[in-house]
Amino acid sequence: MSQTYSIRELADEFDITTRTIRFYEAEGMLNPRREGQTRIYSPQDRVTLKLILRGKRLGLSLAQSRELIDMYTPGQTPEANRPQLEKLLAVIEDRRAHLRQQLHDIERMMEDLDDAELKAKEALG
Amino acid sequence: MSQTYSIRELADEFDITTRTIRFYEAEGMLNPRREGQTRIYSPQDRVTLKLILRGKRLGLSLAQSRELIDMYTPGQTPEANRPQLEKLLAVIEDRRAHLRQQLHDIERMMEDLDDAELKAKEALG
DNA sequence: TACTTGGTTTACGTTAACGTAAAGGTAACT
DNA sequence: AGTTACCTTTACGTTAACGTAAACCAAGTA
Repeated sequence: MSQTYSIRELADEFDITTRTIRFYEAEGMLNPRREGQTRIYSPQDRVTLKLILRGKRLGLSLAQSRELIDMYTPGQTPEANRPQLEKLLAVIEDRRAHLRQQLHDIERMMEDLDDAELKAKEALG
Repeated sequence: MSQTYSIRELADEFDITTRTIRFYEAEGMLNPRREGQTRIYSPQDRVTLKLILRGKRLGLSLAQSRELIDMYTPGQTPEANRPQLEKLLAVIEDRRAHLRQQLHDIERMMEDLDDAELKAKEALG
């Protein structure tokens, strides 16, 4: 039916170790089904892993990534109560502010790199 | 003459602890002059600190920030030899690739946040 | 049947980037 | 003189995110 993945396939695809994947599971971020002892990952598991790694590239801790991932998955949004949702909106805005800051930092650093590159090339003649 | 800063002024300005600033010095990233025992920071020191913190926001390690900072400061660029400069250009390109990846990650995450926000607001009615 | 190739659990080790005392110096109020 | 507010050094502690090793199963292969 649906595509599945072994732990090694995912590790190879994302260039991480199997240890890392098991670690994320131990932290409650992944819940692959089992075939005997062996872990079998679903496409959804794969997406979750992708989100974790994206968060990591942006400097998020696992706890922060978990917050975001819980956010993305609708869960019981309809039954979610007001304070929950408002806290969520606050978290979203906070994250957005961080991203804006990073964006700005990237722009500045890109400029610096342009500069450094230019000087290096000049020096090379 | 030139503006100077106490360790506390810098700590307050950048919202870090004095411990952090001393730590960066111990790592060889800062070299404030001394007045007796007391550290006196120059505008250049302040810039360096700023660069470190920017790197940190982008998820760089101190070692990586040091590489970049060494890069920005012309140093003896004229006398720098060819392999040095070419390694430098490689580092620059590597950094640039990372930044591009982060940029992309930010865009995707922003989209996700838009999405999550929308759903939350809908749920709030 | 022995071996290789994958998977598993358990558990201690490691590194970066500081935190957190402890113990002390100096200058300025009160 | 005592206290407050800075600064200093030295040194052990802490946390996240895995690394690494040991010891083990299960399936396929030479």
